[in-house]
Amino acid sequence: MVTSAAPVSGLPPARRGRPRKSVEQRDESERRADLVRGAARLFRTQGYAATSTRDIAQAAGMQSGSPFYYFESKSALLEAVMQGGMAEAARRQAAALRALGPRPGAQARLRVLIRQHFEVLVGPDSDFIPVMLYEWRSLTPEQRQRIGTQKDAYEAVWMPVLGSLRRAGVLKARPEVARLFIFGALNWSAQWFKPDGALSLDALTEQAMRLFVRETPQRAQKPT
Amino acid sequence: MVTSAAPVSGLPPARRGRPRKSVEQRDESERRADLVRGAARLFRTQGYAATSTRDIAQAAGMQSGSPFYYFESKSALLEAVMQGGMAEAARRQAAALRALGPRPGAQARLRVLIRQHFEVLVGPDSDFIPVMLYEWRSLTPEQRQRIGTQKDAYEAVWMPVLGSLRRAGVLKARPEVARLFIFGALNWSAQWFKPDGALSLDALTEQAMRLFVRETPQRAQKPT
DNA sequence: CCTACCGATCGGTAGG
DNA sequence: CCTACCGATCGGTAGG
Repeated sequence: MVTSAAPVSGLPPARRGRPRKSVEQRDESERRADLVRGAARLFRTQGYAATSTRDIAQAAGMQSGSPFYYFESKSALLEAVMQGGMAEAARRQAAALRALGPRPGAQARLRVLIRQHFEVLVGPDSDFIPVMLYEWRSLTPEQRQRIGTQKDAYEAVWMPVLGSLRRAGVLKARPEVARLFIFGALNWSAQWFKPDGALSLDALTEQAMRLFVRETPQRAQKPT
Repeated sequence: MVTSAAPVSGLPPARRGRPRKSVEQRDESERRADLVRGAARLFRTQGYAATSTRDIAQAAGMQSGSPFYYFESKSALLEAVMQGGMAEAARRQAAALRALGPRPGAQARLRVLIRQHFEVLVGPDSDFIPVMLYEWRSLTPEQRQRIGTQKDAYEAVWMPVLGSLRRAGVLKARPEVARLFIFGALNWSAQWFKPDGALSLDALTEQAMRLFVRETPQRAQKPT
């Protein structure tokens, strides 16, 4: 149990924003973050079951028993990887949509969602979400429910966009099924994408848009 | 090493077709098949690393050491699962295309390829290919190369179909990228498809076709 | 195929 | 955080 380090003597002066963390607390939470980062990488490359807590300790420069000072079990570390990854993904998703400015079109919103999703799948520091995608079965039922809530919220953002495209006639599949297919298509890129390959994330986004979405039908069509 | 049981005494009379297998050989290859089938199921549901050879032995009704009479290692069992799955998938893919009859259109061919792929992903007896898709990293480099050859051949069948659709103007992404996205979309269904759910494989195939392929452009277009 | 077994490794903990 | 350790489990094998 981590207890919060409230100051013992008197009340602190009123302060804006989050309370300052003590040095020990910052160090401790950074060592925690080191463990989560290292675990994410190992879980992604070797799989959860094939990664030992000793591997994780070594990656963080610790002795074999030390990860258990920060996490009560290997399983809790897995959940921390996924929970952190989803929180970050949701944050970036919201920021990307916000950056679109007022009244963006549905196509622009979908493009941004796709582009941002590629980013968390195969961009820099992209171990967390793939671990969530490919180690779901390694979670306990309780963990699955907790992470599932975050995952559902992330996916729900796509639905109004897909519904709008459907009504505009440029998406021909049912939105719920389209969402599953589109997520599959994108998620799979974690398996084959090579950052130093010929395809940039922009190019990939463009190809995905062309595959899934039809051009907006022209009002006035020039005769051939 | 399994030695082939050639008859010791004299030459057998000339026979058509494959040589008869002795009873022992049939029994032995069926026990082998039992192990592969059980391993496929366990690898799919729990993952390779999280499945013990004792689990596999038990599923086949054997004692803990007995799988090693049939397979030299746990790893060889994994390869057998994937190799058998790919061989069967390729056989069914070829049969499905053959059943289309002479000069089928590209759309008809794609539909059949998608439908057949769904079948091996989520249809009955569908543990083998998902294991291949999700346990690739558990293979040794040598195994990866061997299974990779089968996988490449299976995927190559899709390329002329996608190329043809592209030339017809009903597929707007580059065929090689489209293949990756489409495989991803379909493969992902292994994660969410429920056989007793609302969606049949036919309905799913239809939705996939609508998502990926545009209607054939009309020659004579009625004015709006 | 079974029995009996081996050496290695694993997640986790007590005590400091 | 480290040291030292435990019980359980694992892949695999010898000998029949």
